[in-house]
Amino acid sequence: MKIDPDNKTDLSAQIAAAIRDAIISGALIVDERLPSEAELSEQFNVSRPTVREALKRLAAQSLIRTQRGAFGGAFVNRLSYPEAYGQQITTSTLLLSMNSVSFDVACEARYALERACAPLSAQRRTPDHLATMRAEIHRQSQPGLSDVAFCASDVTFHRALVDGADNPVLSYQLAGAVEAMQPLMNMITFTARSREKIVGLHSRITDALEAQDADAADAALVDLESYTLHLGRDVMAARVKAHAK
Amino acid sequence: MKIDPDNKTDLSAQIAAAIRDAIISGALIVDERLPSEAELSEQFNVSRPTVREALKRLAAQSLIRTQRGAFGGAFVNRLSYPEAYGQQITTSTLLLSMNSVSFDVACEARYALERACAPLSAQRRTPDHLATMRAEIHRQSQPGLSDVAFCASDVTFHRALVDGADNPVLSYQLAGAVEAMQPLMNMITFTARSREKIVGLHSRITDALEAQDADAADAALVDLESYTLHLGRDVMAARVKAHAK
DNA sequence: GCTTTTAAAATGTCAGACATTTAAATGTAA
DNA sequence: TTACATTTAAATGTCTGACATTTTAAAAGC
Repeated sequence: MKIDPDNKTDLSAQIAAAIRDAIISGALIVDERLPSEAELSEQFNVSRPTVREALKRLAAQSLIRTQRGAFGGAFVNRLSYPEAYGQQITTSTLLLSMNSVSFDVACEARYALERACAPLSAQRRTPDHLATMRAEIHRQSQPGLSDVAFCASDVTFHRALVDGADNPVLSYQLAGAVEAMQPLMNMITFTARSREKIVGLHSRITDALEAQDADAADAALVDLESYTLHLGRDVMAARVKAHAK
Repeated sequence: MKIDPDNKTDLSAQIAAAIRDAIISGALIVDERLPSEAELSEQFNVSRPTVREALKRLAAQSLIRTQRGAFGGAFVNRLSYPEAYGQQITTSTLLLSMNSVSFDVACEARYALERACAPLSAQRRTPDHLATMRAEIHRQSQPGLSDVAFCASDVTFHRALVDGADNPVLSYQLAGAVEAMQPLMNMITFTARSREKIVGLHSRITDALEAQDADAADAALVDLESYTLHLGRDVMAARVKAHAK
């Protein structure tokens, strides 16, 4: 692990990159302890604060964890699914909110990915998944529910659908797509009528999965996509109109 | 923006979380300048090194960028697609390599997602996408190609397929799925026969996209998935056998 | 009016110190 | 001998203060 002496970028960034590469390449393995901050600062010929900044960068990506005390230090972290989900969601949410991604594009991506899970979910969903979906459908039918709570329940419903595919890699990939849509969905005001329609489509999806009917699930998702798109476009149109005033 | 005084976790982590929340919630908008390190250390009542560690954490997630000099400082960064791709790939690669994800599971996820792109790609692929795919097919037919180069070309081919869907959110999501598989694919030794078969399937896919035939593209992807799975299983079986010796 | 110089503000880096946490090693008593 | 309390050492966490470097805006000079 070496750094380029005549590089103009931050030393802490270079050091972080060197250690990151070592981890990715497998030179440092999971749970292996890195040298102490003092040792690293000697190795790289920089001060301890600089080393610390590098380590914090890696910690922010969940590549390492640190432990205080004797025999503590920085350890290569086994990236867990929940940590990976979290990063995926943060990145996706920011990407969407900062790049003026249109509702249509986000919606298309989300449902394309969800439809990819549907056939697997139809095969493998457990009673647990179905129960979660039914429970969320019930919650979504409650009259007093706020729009934000309705959207949160929607996310839970769709995550159960995705998790039903019983493929953790898929669940991880989809976490971003589903959660990142929530801020966009939150902009929609759900009328009693639109909620009723969505709940109906959710029921169709759940019924299809219960019957292990992949085609029916796909068809229901297509309908849900086109209805969601319709709702989103109404909101956008109203917004443009309000802006034109 | 406040931090909990009687929280036992790192101050720098708390501060980073507070600023991150402000960015995600929209309280800090893109290109807005954060207070200087000195001002932040006053605000949070901590020292400058602690603030710096927090800022480095955010920089590692591409949430901020820093500029030196007068009127420099830390600015909220617009997360670009390439930056998001990069993080997605790093996270996905580590997730797969550190969690002993089986070849089967990774393969299933990857092809499920790719098949989700295929219908859109069949509609929208440009001559450019098709040209890229043909070029990679040609490269894959060269006899002297190393296994690693073959895999790299494979990744380029599949990225062109995904990009053909003309949905940047999908491309971003798929980047991780496709690239993260490469280390697993690199373990496979591609015989002349298997390369020939893969090239044939790639041609079928490209032909289908050119003809805008979504069903044919899907069918070819299904075949490619099952063949890839077959190759992967052979490798795993050989490995187990070698291990048993 | 244009160019050059200067000053100021900010991040980047360093050195050294102290505080806190943690687990192993040691000592002590039942 | 075993169980428990104490000590100790090693590490991270934090602070202070200083200096280096970069960059821009304003001042000075022509």
